[in-house]
Amino acid sequence: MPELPEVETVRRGLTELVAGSRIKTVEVLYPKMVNLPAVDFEKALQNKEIVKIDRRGKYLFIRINGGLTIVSHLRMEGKYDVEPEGTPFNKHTHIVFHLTDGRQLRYNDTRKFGRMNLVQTGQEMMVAGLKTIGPEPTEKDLTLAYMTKVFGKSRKIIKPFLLDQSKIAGLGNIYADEVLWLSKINPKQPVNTLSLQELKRLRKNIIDEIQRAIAGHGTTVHSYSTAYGEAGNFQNHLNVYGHQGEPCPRCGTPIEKIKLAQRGTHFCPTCQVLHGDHHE
DNA sequence: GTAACGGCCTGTACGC
DNA sequence: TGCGTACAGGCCGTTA
Repeated sequence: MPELPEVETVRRGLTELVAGSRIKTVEVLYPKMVNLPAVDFEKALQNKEIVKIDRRGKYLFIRINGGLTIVSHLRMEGKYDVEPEGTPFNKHTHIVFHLTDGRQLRYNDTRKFGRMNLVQTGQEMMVAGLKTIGPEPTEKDLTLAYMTKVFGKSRKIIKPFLLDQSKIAGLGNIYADEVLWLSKINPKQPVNTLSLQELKRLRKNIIDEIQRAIAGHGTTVHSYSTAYGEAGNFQNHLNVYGHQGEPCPRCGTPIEKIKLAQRGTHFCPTCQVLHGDHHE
């Protein structure tokens, strides 16, 4: 499931592969995937150039000359592939960009959860989800001042809070579990009971873990792969996600898996102990 | 304003 | 073997 590091890896891959390429025609095979009538989407992009690819949180902004932007969200299993014209479509190919150089940029998505919104450049932040998106998990944007303010006033528990893109952009189910384990925070801990020390630790671990995962080209689980068709390798660095029943790398206690807010949640019951309110 | 939940999808794992 | 069912999960829209 692509989270920020995987989406960033895709962004870099697409930049290398198709930035500067010209679109001859577009085929929308699954109309529900786009925000416009399929014909309008196809016509608007005909004979346009892919200028560059930006990213915000888990959203890709594919910049098209003439003032257009495709806002692309991969959701669970979306991925881009570049293939020579004539190669048979994958069973889950839903959108095809025929390029003038004889290649095709294809969007494949097993579960059809992904979406593409074609908007005027400058209007991309009006797309649902981007209107309320939180800060990027970086040293510069995710300040401690922001965290103490926003975390201090929520009574939600921390795990689903971290998945809320309006609080922090880019974390998904895998990295949420990983950063809580790294920070020794119980996934059920109410957000407004986190101590200043815990917030500092959590902030540092979020920023560092995302950077490490980007450096490792993302995590490969299920069908995710980069635009190069290569697998990321960060899954080898996961400590708790998917490791239920295995010993905690820190203390040896078996990792538990529970369900919180409909999401599978992995944690160490010894290292990540629920505690009371600190009242700082 | 915030929080909770159903729905969107299909492949995989499991029980009988 | 084959069938049915539960489950995986990011995000939106709706409801409380």
